[in-house]
Amino acid sequence: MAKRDDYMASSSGSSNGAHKRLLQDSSSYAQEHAKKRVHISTRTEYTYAPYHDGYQWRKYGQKMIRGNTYPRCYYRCTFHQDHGCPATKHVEQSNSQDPPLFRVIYTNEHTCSSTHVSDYMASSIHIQQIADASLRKAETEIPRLTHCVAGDGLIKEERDVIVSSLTVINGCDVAKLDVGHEAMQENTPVLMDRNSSYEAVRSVSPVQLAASDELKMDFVEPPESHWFEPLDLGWFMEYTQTG
DNA sequence: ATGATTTGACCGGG
DNA sequence: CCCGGTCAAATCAT
Repeated sequence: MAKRDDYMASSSGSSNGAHKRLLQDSSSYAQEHAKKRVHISTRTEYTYAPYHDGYQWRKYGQKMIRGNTYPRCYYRCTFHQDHGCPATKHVEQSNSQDPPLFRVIYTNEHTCSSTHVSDYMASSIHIQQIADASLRKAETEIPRLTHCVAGDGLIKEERDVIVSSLTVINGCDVAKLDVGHEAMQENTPVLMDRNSSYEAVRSVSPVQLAASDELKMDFVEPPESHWFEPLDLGWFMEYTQTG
C-alpha cells in the first residue's frame, strides 16, 4: 500500500481553490433540528464490533477529537441519499486493550427499515467473527500446534466447523429460516482477511453493552477469561441466551 | 465503471 | 478563534 501522506501532499493543493459551498439547501438533518431545538435521539453503546450492527454505513469523515487518543469516525446510513435516512453514528476506540473497546454514538433512528439485515444475518456475522477470533487466538497462543498440524486449508476447515457448530447452538440453522435465499447469498459476509482495516480485524467480540452517560471512560470490561479460552463456548451461549 | 474511503478544507456554534 | 461536524475531490477497491 502506498503511503497516503505522499500522494496527499502532492494532490491536495489543486482542488482547494475550487472548493465551493453548494449545499445551503441540503443542510444536515441534525443541524436543522438542533436549530429548532427539536429533540434528537442519541444513544451510546460500547462494543467490540462497532462495524457490524446490522445496518449498512458509509464513512464520511474522520477527526481527531481534542483529548482523545484515537480518532472519531463519522458514518451515515448508506441510504441517506436514496431514502433520506437520517441515521448517523460516530465510532471511536475507547481503550488500547486487545481487543479494543469502541464507543459508538448513534444519532437518529433509521427510516429505511428495508435496509436492516435479517436477524439471521446479524447472528451469522457475529458467529463468523467469533470463529475468526477463536482461530486467531489459537494461532497466537499455540503457534506450534497451528504451524505443525494445520496448513491454511485445515485452518479454514476448522473455522467452518466452528461456524457450523455455533450456528446450531444459536438456533440459526438456515433450513429453519424463512429468509429469501438469494438475498442471503448476496449478502453473505466475507471472511475478513489481512487487507481489512485494523478496526475491522480487531472488532471480533459479540459482546455489546448499553452504556449510560455515567459509564464513559470508567467502563468495566468483561472478564478476561472470555479471551483466553478461545474454544470454550460457554460465554457465547450465555450471550445468546440473553440476546 | 461504479461505489466506498481518505483526508484537507470549510462551516458554524460557542 | 477554537473545535467538532461535514463536504467533496482524489484515491482506492471491487
